[in-house]
Amino acid sequence: MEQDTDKKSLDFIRTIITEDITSNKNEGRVATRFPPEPNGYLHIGHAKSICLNFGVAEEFGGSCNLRFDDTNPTKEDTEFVESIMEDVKWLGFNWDGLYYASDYFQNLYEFAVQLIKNGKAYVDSLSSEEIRQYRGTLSEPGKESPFSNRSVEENLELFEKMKNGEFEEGAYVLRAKVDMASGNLNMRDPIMYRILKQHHHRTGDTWNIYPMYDFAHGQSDSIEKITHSLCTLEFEDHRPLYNWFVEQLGIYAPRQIEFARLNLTYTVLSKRKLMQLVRDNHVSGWDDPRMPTISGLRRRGYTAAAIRNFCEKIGVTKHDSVTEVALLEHSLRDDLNKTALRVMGVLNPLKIVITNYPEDSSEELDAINNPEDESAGKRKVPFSKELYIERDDFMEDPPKKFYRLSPGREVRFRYAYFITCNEVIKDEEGNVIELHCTYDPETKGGNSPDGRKVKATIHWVSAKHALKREVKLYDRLFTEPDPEHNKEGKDFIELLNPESLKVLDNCYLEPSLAEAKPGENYQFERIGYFTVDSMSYKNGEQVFNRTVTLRDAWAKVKGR
RNA sequence: UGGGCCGUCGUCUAAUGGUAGGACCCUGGCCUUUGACGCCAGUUGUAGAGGUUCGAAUCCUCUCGGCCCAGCCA
Repeated sequence: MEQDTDKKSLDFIRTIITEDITSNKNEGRVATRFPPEPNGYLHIGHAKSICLNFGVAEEFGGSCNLRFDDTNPTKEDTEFVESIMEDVKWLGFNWDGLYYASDYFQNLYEFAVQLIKNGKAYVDSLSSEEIRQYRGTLSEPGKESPFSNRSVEENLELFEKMKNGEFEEGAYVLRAKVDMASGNLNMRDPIMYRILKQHHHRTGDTWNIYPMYDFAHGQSDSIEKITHSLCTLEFEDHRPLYNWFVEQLGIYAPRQIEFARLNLTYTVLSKRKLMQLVRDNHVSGWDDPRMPTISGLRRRGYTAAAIRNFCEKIGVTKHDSVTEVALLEHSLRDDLNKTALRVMGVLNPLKIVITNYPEDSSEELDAINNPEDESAGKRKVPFSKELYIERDDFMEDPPKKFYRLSPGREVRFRYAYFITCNEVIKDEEGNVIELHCTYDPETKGGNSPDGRKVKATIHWVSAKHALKREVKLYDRLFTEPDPEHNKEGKDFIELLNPESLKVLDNCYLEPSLAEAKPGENYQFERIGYFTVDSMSYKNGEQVFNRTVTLRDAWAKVKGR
């Protein structure tokens, strides 16, 4: 037994926060925020950030805001803010404050005026092309704009007119006066405001100018008195600029700490690429069960607990990494194994006739709902003369390692009887279409009074009691682990897995599933975990999504 | 070759000057009314070279490799 309870190691961010609390920085206060732009749906990468920000707040007795960074009205939409709020809540987190960067547009405007008055910002008349040229390159310094020395009065007047909509988009821009020779391109007089005569999802047509993210983000954090601004690595270069703004403005200074974003094998996690998959109909939508979005994973049958546990397992560091999906799937199975109710369902049916079972008769057998959770109780499963089993559970001429049903062999039908295969019925083409078997009435429930053993236990459903349903099997969306950087240099769209979705329309499920609903997880024994699709119903009946397969040792043996 | 950041098993991560540990994956085996779960065992790692030190993944130097930045995107 581990005696020391304080042995568990903290990630580098929690270590810093612990030190800050110890030194009484911010009077020991901890405040974080999750700051998405509402221009797409949240994905598993965002879940990492959500778990970090909300998790840290919880652990240190702090607060965590949800703030929408909605500074670009051309890309943002209320559809996305709604889905984001739903996803955060579904993951199990409650924000303290709900804010929008657009709440601060007036403050930001005043900050800009303040910088102009202090000679730290100017209105530039250069075109975007000229600005790009003046910026210099990675190895050569930029040069100052010919407009960078306008008088404060002129800058104020021009900026006022920009605000009032007196200029066309692109005509002017407000820039911070920092250092055109800086090695950090973000410091080469970054643009603070651009003219955008666009309708904003929250402020409507109030504004003709909108702040750039770089001029909004740091100050928004400052306004909210965020103590630890956690963001991803690519913003490391922006930190000096945020600090510069905060210092020039003389406002509260949050501390930004950057961590590596999540990458996952066999998928893409960039909003732009996910957007493309949706827009070009490579998937059915943001919530397509193959998508790595929170809504897609949810529809697929993932649980919030599984995602949270996954985020805990992957940790938080500063090095770029690519996590194997296997770890995500492990977290999923780990949760589902403990919670999912067991049922029997046959995906590829093979008919069985129990020749010595009475005609027109049936009986109900006891089945355990979840061997991992006794409180889940038991249910009844009907048994009768005609049944279905999985085609894969029968082989006419089995290899040595195959120990399921085959001619002359006896196996156990789970919770039912020992069954022996006597006769194989085929069609004209030689396909096996039916099996004639006998059952041993003495083995009811699955145990033999004489103590004889069988090597295999297989699942089954009673033909006349079964629910016939459509089942969708999902596989990885891409054929390569890193679709964005493949050796042939192909576009990621070319790497889409043509077999990522298989629809099975001839599946037979045990009748207890009649009441199954979306959001409930079931284990089809020996096959995998399934849930009811929340969107598609076939003829008013449920469609089942396969969430993830069970681990399958036989598949490995067979594959050799 | 301007600036910033990063290199620990195949993958994700611990170890913060004192036995390189865990998880996933993989491989054996045990168990089993799910070829699941569980249990046991095993393979594999400090990018490299110097230096400091009784002792280096950790500190120093150099080398090599990787990622990010030249949007009026975030």
